[in-house]
Amino acid sequence: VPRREQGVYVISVAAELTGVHPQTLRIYERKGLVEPARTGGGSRRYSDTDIALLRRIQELTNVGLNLEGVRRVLELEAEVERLQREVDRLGKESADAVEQAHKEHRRELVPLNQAMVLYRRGGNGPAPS
Amino acid sequence: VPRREQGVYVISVAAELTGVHPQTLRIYERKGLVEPARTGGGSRRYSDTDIALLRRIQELTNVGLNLEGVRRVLELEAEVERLQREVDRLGKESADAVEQAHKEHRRELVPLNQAMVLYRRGGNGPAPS
DNA sequence: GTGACCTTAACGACGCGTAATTGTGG
DNA sequence: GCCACAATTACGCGTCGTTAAGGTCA
Repeated sequence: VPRREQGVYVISVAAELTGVHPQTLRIYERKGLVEPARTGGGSRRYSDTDIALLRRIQELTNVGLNLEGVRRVLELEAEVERLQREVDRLGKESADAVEQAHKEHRRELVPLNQAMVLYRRGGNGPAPS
Repeated sequence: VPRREQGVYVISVAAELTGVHPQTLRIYERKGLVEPARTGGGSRRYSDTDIALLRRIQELTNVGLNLEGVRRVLELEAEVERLQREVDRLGKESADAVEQAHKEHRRELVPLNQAMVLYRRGGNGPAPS
């Protein structure tokens, strides 16, 4: 079980790691961009994935996006990633499906000349390697 | 040849059609979000596709995006659309490829028992329908 | 010559980040 | 009891949309 998802950084450390002001981190949470875990006492605990997300947010704001834009861009980037995986999967699947079709035929059929040889020899089963 | 790409609307009409202030349209052009055609005299001419784009920009700014965010979102939406087409294409292609593989085998191979019959008859070509 | 277009400049409103304040938990 | 975190408020700066002013084409 990886511990990466567990919140380990308090807000001041998260601020250091990402170069974002602690107060700004609270704003990001209020706007729903990040959702760090909370301790029983109510303190925020940022996980490594939270840190990575915050760094991405930082990149986007640094090139001039506002927070609403950041939200939409993150959503769309996730969509792009999902579709890219789908394309990769379908690419392999297509090749595999063709291969599978060939194999089926190889199991059930034999070339005519080979069949004739088998027949002449009295062979009855089409058992090629 | 469709005329949709030809610029037909002057800036005041484009402003009416999109609900965007003429001066704002000039800002959008300066920021590279739209590139309407120009007449010899230097006047802008907006095409129907320009109008559609402006309406999309309007939607995005109305939900709170700034212009840099609009630019990135439009890019990502184009990317999503491209990938979606790719997924559709690969889906069909996969099925077609399997079909093609089957057909190839049907042309080159014959079932063993049918081959024997052909051989007995003195047939030489494997020409099943 | 009038009106619509062009450009640049100025104004007002809003969003974002930071700092200040007060309260609370470890 | 001290230091860090939590929440709210206030301030400064930049962006965006609109308006204003002056010049040009039809």
